[in-house]
Amino acid sequence: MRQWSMRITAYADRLLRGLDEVDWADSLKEQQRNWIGKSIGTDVEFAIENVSDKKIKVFTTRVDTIYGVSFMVLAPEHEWVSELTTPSQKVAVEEYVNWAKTRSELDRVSEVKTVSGVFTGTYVINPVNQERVPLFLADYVLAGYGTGAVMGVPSGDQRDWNFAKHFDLPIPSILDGQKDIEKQADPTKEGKYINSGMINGMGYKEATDRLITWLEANGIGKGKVQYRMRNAVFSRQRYWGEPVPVYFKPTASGDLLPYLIEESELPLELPKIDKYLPTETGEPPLGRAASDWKYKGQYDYEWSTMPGWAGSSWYWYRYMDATNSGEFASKEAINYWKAVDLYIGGSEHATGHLLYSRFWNKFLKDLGYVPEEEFAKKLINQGMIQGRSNFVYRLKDSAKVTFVSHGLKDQYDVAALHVDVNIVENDVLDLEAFKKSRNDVPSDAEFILEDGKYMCGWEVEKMSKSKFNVVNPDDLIAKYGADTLRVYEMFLGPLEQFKPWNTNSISGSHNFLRKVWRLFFDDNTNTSKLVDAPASPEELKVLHTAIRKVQDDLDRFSFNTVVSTLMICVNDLGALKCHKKSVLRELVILLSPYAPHIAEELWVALGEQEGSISYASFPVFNAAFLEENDFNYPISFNGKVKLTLAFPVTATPAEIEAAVLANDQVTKHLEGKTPSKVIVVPKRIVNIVLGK
RNA sequence: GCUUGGGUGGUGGAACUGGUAGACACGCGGGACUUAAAAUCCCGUGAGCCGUAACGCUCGUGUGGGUUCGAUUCCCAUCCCAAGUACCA
Repeated sequence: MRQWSMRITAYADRLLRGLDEVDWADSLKEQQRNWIGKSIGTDVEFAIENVSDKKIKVFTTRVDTIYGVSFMVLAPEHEWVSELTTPSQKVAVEEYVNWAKTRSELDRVSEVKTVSGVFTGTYVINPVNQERVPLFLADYVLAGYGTGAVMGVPSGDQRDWNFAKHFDLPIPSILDGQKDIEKQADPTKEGKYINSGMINGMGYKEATDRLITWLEANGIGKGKVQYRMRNAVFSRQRYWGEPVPVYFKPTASGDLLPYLIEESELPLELPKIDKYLPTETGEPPLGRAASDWKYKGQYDYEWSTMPGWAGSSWYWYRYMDATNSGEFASKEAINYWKAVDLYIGGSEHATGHLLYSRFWNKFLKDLGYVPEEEFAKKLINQGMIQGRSNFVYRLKDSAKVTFVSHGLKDQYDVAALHVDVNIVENDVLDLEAFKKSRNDVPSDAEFILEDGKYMCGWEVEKMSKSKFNVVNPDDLIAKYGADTLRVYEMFLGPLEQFKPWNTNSISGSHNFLRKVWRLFFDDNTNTSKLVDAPASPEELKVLHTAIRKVQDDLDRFSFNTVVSTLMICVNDLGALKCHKKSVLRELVILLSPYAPHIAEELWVALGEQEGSISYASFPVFNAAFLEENDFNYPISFNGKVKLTLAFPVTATPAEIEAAVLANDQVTKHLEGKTPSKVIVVPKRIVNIVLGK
């Protein structure tokens, strides 16, 4: 099938090197590195006995082991297989090739340990020592990678070793550093080469260089970099997508050649078609419009369309200048916005979207359209929310349908059943709702309770209907409000972490918002408690402690600790009975991203203009409000804190040491011993070191 | 197998570049208010030990070592869990 591809392989090395420049999750970078799969090695040609017009080329990353070759393997799909099979082996080889064809990719992968293969009857010649080496076929060699041929070095490679053992081939030792090669392969690079002709006595680096030089000088091989990554198909035959701006014009001899349409003729618009399905003859959906959809009314356009990543690889540039009808985005807009500062996305896109996007960006940069080498400086993978299933335990072999509470289930023979998490609160089952929820539970079903309650068991599983653990945010919103849900989601834990959706503690977030409300309004009368009085030093200290922490936490995307900081702030202001507008105004701004609705309402209560909180600037931190005269020093003995003592922040370490040693409580802990050393870290800690 | 994360109370999780482990929240226990409940507020809550008492003692961040005055944090080894990936020569 004729397909368009994008030559992403041309960017393989840049895509690999660029990973060192971006602030992305390590696991994601690693996935891209593996996908690109760079290996540095050597191509080597092996002559074939009795065949003069062909040589078999192998790719190896360990050319230094070439003296350890005791066989060679071709992929069963290799195009020379029939030609290189001797008449006596013909039947066996054909049988093997046919068998290998029936094996799916999955079979090959799942039977990694099984060794299979067949001898072709042919021998090849090792170019470094002219040794005859038997040529095999085996499906552990992949036709699509490298040259589809491998030199077998059993002493250094476990797969080769397994193969050699299976076919009783020699396992020559080539490095004095190799150990126990009778039991398993040893891929070490340590030690000096033995039984290795021109590299005997050398180390790894020297030997490799020597061999490559020699192979190149004799025209037998050369150093090479190999990538696992393939070019990416850029055509869709069965689906609808952006049209490819190409038409086909016949040459004099009648061959169709593709031409790009002129830039001035862009955009090429998709035609109307009757159905979004392939044609009866199997052409792509665009083939349905073929009779009237032609370039200049006479030449067929390309009928396959672009894939999804045609658009997903660069869409953020369009966002920078979405109404521009002349170009994808103006130079000014792109130079202003540059790269994406923070991209939040799932790790499942590691080797698709996120790799293609990097590739497109490099290409666009090479053409001079965009200024940055990488499209997203920082990338965070958000964690996935998993389901938390609840279980009930039904007695087996009971005359009456009976369920036993989780804590008592081990005393009975029970079967665990999923129960709808929506009728369970804090693992306590709503019995009435449970009886109604299932028709296999009769109304006289019995329940063996603990402390008057039926406790359910629980497990973390993928969220799914069949597991009855799907929670609908609408129910929570109806019960607690959207702000509570939002605060709770942020409070749950770090952004990147995978975690079960557990609403057991959502009431804490709800309480928090109620507490915020009570700083503004009387709970009973709902009248305003706000006052205009100037803030006290304590109140300013509480507020600015929060401002600083929220700011720091935001820089780290640590939203859960932002919420807890706001909780502390609200608790402290509540204790101070602070209802002052100047203080609460700043607090509401800090809160607004997490609880936008209530924040907006409180903002208006403060006398601000409705709808303007999103434009309010972030509170300015003022360190002056946090200044303390004293610091409370933890006093530790051999690293264990025993008491705290306050000293002025201006006190010198020597003064502190003297005061600490003169202190009664300290003397008591010393029990008459003399400290061998006293460590004073200003505004941190004092540690008194006692000898044994 | 390999790669990348991660193991901290009953639970979710805090702890910035090594400096009072367990912030905040849930849950649990006790109390106040109430005819009662809801709501709210207060106190307690890592484990063990001891006491008439003190700001009491011991242990404690998967396990075993190490570095350090001091380690959840750094180093070495090891076990377990999760995710991704895999005959790539």
